[in-house]
Amino acid sequence: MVAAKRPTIRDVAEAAGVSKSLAALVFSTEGGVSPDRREKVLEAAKKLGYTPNQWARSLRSGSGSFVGILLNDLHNPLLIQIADLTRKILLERGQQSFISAAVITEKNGKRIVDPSSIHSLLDLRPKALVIVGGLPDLKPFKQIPDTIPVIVASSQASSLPNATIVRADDHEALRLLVRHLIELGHSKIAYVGPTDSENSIARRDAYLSSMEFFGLGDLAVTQLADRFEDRGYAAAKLLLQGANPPTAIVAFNDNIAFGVQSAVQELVAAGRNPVAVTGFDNTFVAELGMVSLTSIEQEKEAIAMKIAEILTTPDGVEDYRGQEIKLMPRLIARKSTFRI
Amino acid sequence: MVAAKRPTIRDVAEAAGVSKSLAALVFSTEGGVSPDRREKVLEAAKKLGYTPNQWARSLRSGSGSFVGILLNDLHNPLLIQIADLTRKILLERGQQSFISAAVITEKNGKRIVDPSSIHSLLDLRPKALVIVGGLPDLKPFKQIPDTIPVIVASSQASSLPNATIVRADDHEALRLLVRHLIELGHSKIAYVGPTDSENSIARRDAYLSSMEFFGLGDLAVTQLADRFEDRGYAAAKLLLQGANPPTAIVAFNDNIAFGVQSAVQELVAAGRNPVAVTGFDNTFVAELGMVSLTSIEQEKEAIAMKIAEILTTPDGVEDYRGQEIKLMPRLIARKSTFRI
DNA sequence: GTGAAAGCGCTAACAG
DNA sequence: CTGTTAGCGCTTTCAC
Repeated sequence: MVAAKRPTIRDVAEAAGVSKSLAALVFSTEGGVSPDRREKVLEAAKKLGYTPNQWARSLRSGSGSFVGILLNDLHNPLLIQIADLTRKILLERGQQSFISAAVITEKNGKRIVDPSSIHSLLDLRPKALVIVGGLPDLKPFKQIPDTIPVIVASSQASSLPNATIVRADDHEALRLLVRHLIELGHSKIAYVGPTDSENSIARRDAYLSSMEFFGLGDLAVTQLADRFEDRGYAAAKLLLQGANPPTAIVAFNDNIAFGVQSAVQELVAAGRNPVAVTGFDNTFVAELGMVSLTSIEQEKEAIAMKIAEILTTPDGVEDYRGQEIKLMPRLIARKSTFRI
Repeated sequence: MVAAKRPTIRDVAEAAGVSKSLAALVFSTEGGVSPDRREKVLEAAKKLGYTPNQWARSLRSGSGSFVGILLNDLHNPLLIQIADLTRKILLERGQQSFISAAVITEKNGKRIVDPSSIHSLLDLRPKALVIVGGLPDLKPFKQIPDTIPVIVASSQASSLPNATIVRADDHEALRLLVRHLIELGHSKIAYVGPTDSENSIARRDAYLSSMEFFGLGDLAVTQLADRFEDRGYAAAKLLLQGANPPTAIVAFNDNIAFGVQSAVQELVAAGRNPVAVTGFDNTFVAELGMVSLTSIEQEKEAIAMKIAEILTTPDGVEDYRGQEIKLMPRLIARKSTFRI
C-alpha cells in the first residue's frame, strides 16, 4: 500500500529522457537500442519500480506470453498438487503462468461452473491453457478458440479433440490394485464409485476388466457412490451388510475410500472381520498415520514435468496436439490392505 | 475450440447496423438507447456469442468491476473453503470475482511467493482485493496501491494497516479448547505449534493466557513444531517421552494434530494410555471417521458472508477500512478428546 | 538507431 | 438519442 499508481512505460521514458517507443523496445526486444540509452532506461525503470503490464501487452499483441492454468476442483488435493508442481517447474524454466479456478464447489460437493471465469482467463489471451482435472462435463471449455493449445491434466477429454491429455493409465492402476489384493489372498473384491463422468466410467470398466483378467470376473461387484466420503460410507455399509460380503473394497478415489474405511471400522468395532480398502490418488490424507490407506500414486511430478516439457519445448504443443499421454501409476501399499 | 476469435464490440455494432459506441452503451448503461436499437444490439450479440472483454474495460476505465481473490495456500482446505464460499456468495449477489494464487507450496511445505502473480492480479485492476490466509510475511503485499481496498481473511496483517481483517477470535478459541479439556478432567495440557508468523505466535500466546486464566499457568508447556504433520508427530513424541508427559495436547492446527494423533496411536499400541488431542480449523479431514479430531470451526460461512457483505454494501469497504472483525469460533468435540 | 503514429477492445467526454 | 473522438498501457509498423 504505497505507490498511488503503478508507473507506466511513459513514466520510464520521461525519466530516461527518451520516447515511449524506445523505452518499450528495451523491454520487448534484445537489440535495436544503443547500449547507453538502454542502460538509462533500465535504470529509470528500476528507480520507479516499473514492470510491464502484461495484460496491456497481450491486448495489443493478440496473445500473451503466459500459460493459463485452470483448476477444476480446488478441493481435490491431487489436482492442487499437479497445478502447483506445474507452476513451479514453469517458473523455474522462466515461463510465466497464471492460475485461476473456474469451478466453485459447494458444501454438498456439487460443482458449479462459472463460465465467466473461463471467459475471463481466455480474454487474457494465454499462449496455452492447462486444464487440471475433469468435470462431469467438459463442454464449458468448448468455447476455447482453436488458436490456443489446450493441455488437460489427469482427466479424459473426448469433447476436446484437439487437446493434449496427460494422465495416469487407469487400466494399469486397476490391474495393480486387483493383483495386490489377490496376492494378499483376497478374491471377493468389490468396487465402489460413481459413474457420472467419462473418467469414472472408464475406471469402473478398468476394474471389471482387471477382475476378468485375473479370472475373477464372476466375483466382480460394483456399487454406485458419488464422489464423497459419506456416499462411500453408505455404499460400503450396503455392500458389507448384504449377503456374501466382499473381503476387499476398491474405491474410485481416496475420498470415497475414507468413507469405506469408516464403515469398515464401525463393523470391526461391532465384532466383524476387517475388510481391506484401497483408494486412488494418494492424497496427503491417505498418508496420515490414522488413515494409512493403500492408494494409487498418479506420479504427479511426472505429469507436471510432462506438461512443462510440452509447453517449453519449441513446437511442443504442436507435436502433441490431440494426443493422449498415459503415464505409469504406482501402487503405494499401506495398512488398509492386509493378508486375509 | 470453435470460434477462431472472440467477437468484439465492433462485430456486434456492424451486425446490428449501429456505431461501436452505441453498441457499447447497451452493455455499460441502463438507458440512453432506444428500445428497438437496444434490442437489435442484444440480438446481434447473442447471435455472435459476444461478451464484453472485461480486461480491456478495466484498462480503459482505470478500475475493473471485479473483486480479486488471492489464495495464499492452495494446500490449506480451510482457506480454499473460505475462498470458495466467498466466491459463491459474491456470484449470487452479482459481483464478479477472479481468483488466483500467488504462492506455490513445495512438497516439503515451503511456500514460495511469486511476486509477479501479485503484480499480475493488480494489473487487472480489481475494485478490491481479498487475501485469503496468511504468510510468514505479508510484505510482498505492500506493493498494493492505497487506492484499492484490501480485505484479509483468516489471518493477522499488521503490515497492512489499511486492510480490513476478518478472522476468528483466537483467544476465545483457545479458551474453548482449554476449558473443554479441563471439563474432561485434564490439567496437564501441552501446546504444539510453530512461531513463524504473527498468527502462530498469537495463537500460542492465547494458549498460555488461557492456561493462566484457568489457574493452570504452572502446567503450561509449549513445544515447537512447523506446520506439517511429521513435525507434529516428532514434537508429540518428544513431549510424550519426556518426564511428566501431558494427558492432552492442543495443536496449532489440524495438520499438526494429525501428526500428534499418529504419535499417540503408536504409543497406545505399545501399551501407553491414550492422550487427548485437539486441532484447529476443522478441515474436512478432522471430520473423517478414521480421524475424528476435536477441532475449532472458524465459521467459514460467517467469514465469507462478512467479506461479501463488506464488498457489496455501498461504502462497505470505506466503513471497515483498517478494522479488525473478530468472529466467534466454535468447538467441535469428536473422539480425539475424552474424559481422563 | 530513433521517434511518430496507429491500434488491441473498450469507455467516457464530447458534439450533432 | 446518436456518433465522433480520444485514450488506458502497450507493441508494432513505418518513416526519419
